[in-house]
Amino acid sequence: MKGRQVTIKDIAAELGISASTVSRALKDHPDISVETKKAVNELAAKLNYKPNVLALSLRQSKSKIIGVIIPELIHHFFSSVISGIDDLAYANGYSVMIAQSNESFEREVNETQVMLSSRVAGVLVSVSKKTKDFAHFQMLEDNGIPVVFFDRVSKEMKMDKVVVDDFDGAYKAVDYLIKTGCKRIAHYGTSMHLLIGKNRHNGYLHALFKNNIPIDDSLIFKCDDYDEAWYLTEKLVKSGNMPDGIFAVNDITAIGALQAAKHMGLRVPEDISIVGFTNGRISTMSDPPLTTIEQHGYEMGQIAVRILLNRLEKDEEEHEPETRVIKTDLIVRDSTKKIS
Amino acid sequence: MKGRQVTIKDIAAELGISASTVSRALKDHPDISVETKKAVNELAAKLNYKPNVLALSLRQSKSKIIGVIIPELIHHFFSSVISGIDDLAYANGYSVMIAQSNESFEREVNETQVMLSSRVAGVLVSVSKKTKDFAHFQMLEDNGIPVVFFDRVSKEMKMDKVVVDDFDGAYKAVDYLIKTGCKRIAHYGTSMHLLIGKNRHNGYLHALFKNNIPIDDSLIFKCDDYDEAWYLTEKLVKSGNMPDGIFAVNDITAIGALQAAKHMGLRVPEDISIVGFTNGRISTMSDPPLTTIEQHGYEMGQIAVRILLNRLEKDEEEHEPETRVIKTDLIVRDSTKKIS
DNA sequence: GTGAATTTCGCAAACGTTTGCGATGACGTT
DNA sequence: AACGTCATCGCAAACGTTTGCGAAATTCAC
Repeated sequence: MKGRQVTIKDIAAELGISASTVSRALKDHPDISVETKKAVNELAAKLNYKPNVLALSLRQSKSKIIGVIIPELIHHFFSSVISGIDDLAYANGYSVMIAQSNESFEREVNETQVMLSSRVAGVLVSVSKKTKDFAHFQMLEDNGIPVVFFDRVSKEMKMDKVVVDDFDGAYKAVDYLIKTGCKRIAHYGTSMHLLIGKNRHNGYLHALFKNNIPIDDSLIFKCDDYDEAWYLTEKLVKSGNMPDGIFAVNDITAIGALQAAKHMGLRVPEDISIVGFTNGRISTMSDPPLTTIEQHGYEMGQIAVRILLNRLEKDEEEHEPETRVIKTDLIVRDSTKKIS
Repeated sequence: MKGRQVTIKDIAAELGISASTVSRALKDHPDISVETKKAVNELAAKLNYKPNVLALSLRQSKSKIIGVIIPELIHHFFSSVISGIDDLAYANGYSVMIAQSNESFEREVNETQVMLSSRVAGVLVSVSKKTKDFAHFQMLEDNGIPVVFFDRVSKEMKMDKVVVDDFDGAYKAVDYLIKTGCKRIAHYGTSMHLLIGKNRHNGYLHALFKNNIPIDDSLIFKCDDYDEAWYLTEKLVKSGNMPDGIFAVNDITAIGALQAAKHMGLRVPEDISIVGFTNGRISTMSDPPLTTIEQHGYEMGQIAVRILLNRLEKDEEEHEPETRVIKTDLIVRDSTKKIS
C-alpha cells in the first residue's frame, strides 16, 4: 500500500505524450486539442492525481501557505482568531501553518526562521510578552515575506497591524460602571510595555476623567491572572479599603476577583461590580455571568488575512503600512448593576 | 526591500565554488576541507542563509510537515491537543499545518486533498460528527501518507488511534456520585454513533450495574450543549421527577445543568450533584467549581505525534495498527458531595 | 621517479512542475 | 509548387537542493 504519489509524468507516460502537454491540458490551455484534454483529465481523475504543491511553490518561488505565530493556542481568544484566519485562508486556497511561541522569545525567533525556510506567502503574528526586539520580523520583510501583526503589537513597528480598540473598550467598561453607580473603581491591569495593557489603562483613566472622578493610584494594580486576582481581592477586602467596582484586563482575572469577592462574603453586583475583557466562553459560565467586552477575535483573524492577501496580489515595491482598529462591544450581564 | 531569498547558489557564486560543495560544507561532510567549511559557514551566517525546505522536500519527496484535521479549533479540548502536537512536533523539527472541518464532511474531504497535495509527512485527525465514510483517509494511506486518529474515532477503521478511556472515565464519575450518596443519577449524553458517546454511556450503565442500582431509562437523555442542558434541567425540576445526580458528557453541558438547577432554587451539591467531562478551563470558573474528568488532551496530542514519528522512521512495508488508550482522572471539586 | 592512495572538489541528474520557444504537420491560399 | 497560417505538441531550462560518481590535485610509500 505504500504507494508513490502519481505525478504529471505518470500521466504523460501512460498516454504517450509529454509532461508539458499534460500540464497544459490540465489547465485548459488553448494550445491543446479537446481529445487530448479529455484523455488527460480522465486519466488524472482515474489515477487520483493531485498536483504537488511543493514543486509548484518551488517553481514560482512562492507558496500558498500562511504562517501564524501566537503565544499560546489554548487561549480562547487566540483560537477564535485562528479559526477566523483558517476559514478565510481556506476560502482563498491557502493553508495555515501554526506555531506557538509559548511566550518564549527564543522560540518565537526560531519560528520565524522556520517560516522563512518554509517560504510561506506571509506571516500573521501576535508577539510574545517577552518580545521587545523585532529584528526577526524585519528579517522576514527583508526577505520578501509580508508580516501582519494582530492584537499584541508594538508601537515602534512600522508594519501592518490589526488591533482592537482597547482604549475605547476600556472606556466603555468603566463608563458603564460609573453610570451604574460605582464611585471607587479599581483596575486590575497587565504589563504596560504591551500596547494592549497601556491602552486599556488609559481608557480606564479617561472614563474617570470624563466623569469627574479623581484618580486614585491605590486602586490601580498589576494583576492579570486568576490566582493573582484571588489573592489581591482577598487582601483588599481584608484591608477594608474595598472598591465598589473592578475593571479587569481580561475575563480570567475578572472571574478570579469575582470568586474571591463572593468567598469573602461580598455580593456581586450589589456590593461590588466587576467587568472583564474578551467575552470568552467562560464569561457566560461564571455566577453571576460576567459583564465584559467583546473583542471580535474571529473577525480580527479574517481582517488580518484580508490585509495580507491584498498585499500579496498587489505586489507593490514600496508598501505603506496600515493599521486597522476593530471596535469593541460592551456585553452586559449580571456581574454589574443595571443603569437606573 | 523586496529581496529574493538567499540560496546555496548565491554562496557558491560569491565564493567561486560549486553548489554541491556548499551543500556538503553546510552539513559537515568529511570530503570538504576545513577552510572551505569555515568560509561557507561564515558567509552563510552573514547572508542569513536559510535552506529552502520546499526544494528539500521535493528532492527527497517527503516534507517535515504534520497535517492536523479537527472539527473546531475553539474547543478548549482540541486546542490543548494541538498545543501538545505543536510542542512535540517543534521539538522534532516538524511544522504543523492545521485545518478545521467545521464539522462539515465535504470540507473534511477537501482538507485531505490539500494534505495530499502538500505532501505532508503524516496526518493527525479527529473526525467530524457527520463523517461516516472514511475512504478519504484510506486514500491518504494508499498514497503513502500515514494517518493517526485521535479522540473522535470510529470502530471500523483499522488504523492507528489514540483515545481516552471514556468508559472508565464515565465509570469513575458515576461511581463517585454513587459513593457520595446519589441514588437517582441522570445521564446527559451525546450522539451514539460516535464511539465517545457510546463508551461514556456504557461506563455510566456499568457503574450503576456494579452498584446494584436499577437502570432508569427516563433518566437518560440526548443532551450535549449548554442551552439544551438549561432547558432540560428546568423541565426536569418542574416535572418534580428530579434526579439527585447528573453525569454530563462534557463540561459545558454540566454547567448548563448546574446553572439551571441553581436558578430553579436547588442547591449544588446538597440537592443535586453534577459531574462533567473534560476538565476545561471553565470547570474551575463555575460556582461551585465543577467536579469533572481530566482527559489529558495535551498528552493525547503528544502521543499521537509520537506514534506518527515512530511510523515514519520505521518506514516498514506492512503496518500493524495500534490503539493507545489514555487513562482519565477524576477531579473532585465542589459540585459534588464529599465521600463520608 | 613511479604508482597508489588520499583529499578535495565539480558535474550532472533527479525531485515535479511550468513556460518560452521552436518543431511538426495539416491545411488553405496564391 | 511554393508559401503562409494555424493547431498541436515537445524540448529544455528553471526553481533549490542532494548525491553518486568521477576528476583533479596532493600526499605518501617505495
